[in-house]
Amino acid sequence: MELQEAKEKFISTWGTLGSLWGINKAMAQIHALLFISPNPLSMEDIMEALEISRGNASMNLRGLMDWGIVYKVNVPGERKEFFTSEKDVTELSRQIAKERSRRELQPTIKILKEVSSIEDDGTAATKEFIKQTKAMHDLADTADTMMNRIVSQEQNWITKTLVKFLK
Amino acid sequence: MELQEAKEKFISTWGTLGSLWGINKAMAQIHALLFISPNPLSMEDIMEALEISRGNASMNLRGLMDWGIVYKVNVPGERKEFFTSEKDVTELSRQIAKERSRRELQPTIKILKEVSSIEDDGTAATKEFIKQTKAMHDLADTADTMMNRIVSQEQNWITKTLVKFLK
DNA sequence: TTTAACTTTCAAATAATTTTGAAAGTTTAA
DNA sequence: TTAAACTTTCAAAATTATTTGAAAGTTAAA
Repeated sequence: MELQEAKEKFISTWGTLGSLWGINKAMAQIHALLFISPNPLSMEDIMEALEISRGNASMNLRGLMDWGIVYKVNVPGERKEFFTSEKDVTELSRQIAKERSRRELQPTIKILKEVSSIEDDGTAATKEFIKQTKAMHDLADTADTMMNRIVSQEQNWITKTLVKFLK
Repeated sequence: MELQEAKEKFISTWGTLGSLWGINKAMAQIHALLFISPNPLSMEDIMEALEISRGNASMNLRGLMDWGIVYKVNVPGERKEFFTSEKDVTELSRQIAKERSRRELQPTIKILKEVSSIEDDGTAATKEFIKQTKAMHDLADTADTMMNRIVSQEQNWITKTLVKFLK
């Protein structure tokens, strides 16, 4: 396999995989392209490489910047904007974990807490509902805590220790 | 808030959240319904509660059984089939982690290994590609190992220890 | 300023996914 | 057996998500 083929395979795999972390195909592919590119790319470059429209490129680049994993860079002497991605996989996963917690886990935890707090009227249906939603709340809360700690900057030492321990 | 409202809120939240672990709305809602129901439900019950068609119920119940988190149960004296979900959240997350690893992580790791093994021709583009896809491979591999260990039955003690440690 | 280069927005078009419902298939009671 | 009760399948319909492209908006060189 040579570079071009490998590149295409990587980008397309990353694209279909986007759903694993909740983003669409074009967005994941733009990220993949930037991730393996040795230098920043312009919107033009991205449109051409992925055969997508200008609007698509623009919107998804903004989405990636909102996720905090793609940045604008200024290339001296160039009028247009260039983009580059977070290249450090540790920082990348930290950022993704942080955003997923904020966007998905935390709102869910809030609702679980809410619904599990209904008054117990003594019926089987209510008892089961409270028991199960409480259990789910505790699970989500623990998962959120672990996720945030494991990927947090300050506690990075623990991650390394853990990884070694678990390997 | 009373039971009916709380139930609806839980089921609908779980539905939109399905994407977090890669399943569709109806599937997630069926799971939510079974998860809080004190007794097994028939396909009829599910269709009625969620206002979905027979075909939809049938296909998604099968999907949930494929994930290993919903089971058929036999209710004595009843002709039709009844369904119940995994009620233990620990077992539930273990099962989901196991399936996601098998369905998504492992195939990805395989491709990352493949594409990162292209021959280094010395160009900047190739060097960057190999470096970045290798880093991604290592990350995915570590994540897979951790995930599997953390949720594995045999090593359950470590989970508890860890959770305490990190809290 | 003016204007050309560039970026964003968003309604409409396209594509992908999900849902329906009825026919085909299966099971079990009589 | 037969037939009623029940489940599955799958093509077509409905819904949802994504993408396009051109007009509007912005920026900066001249």
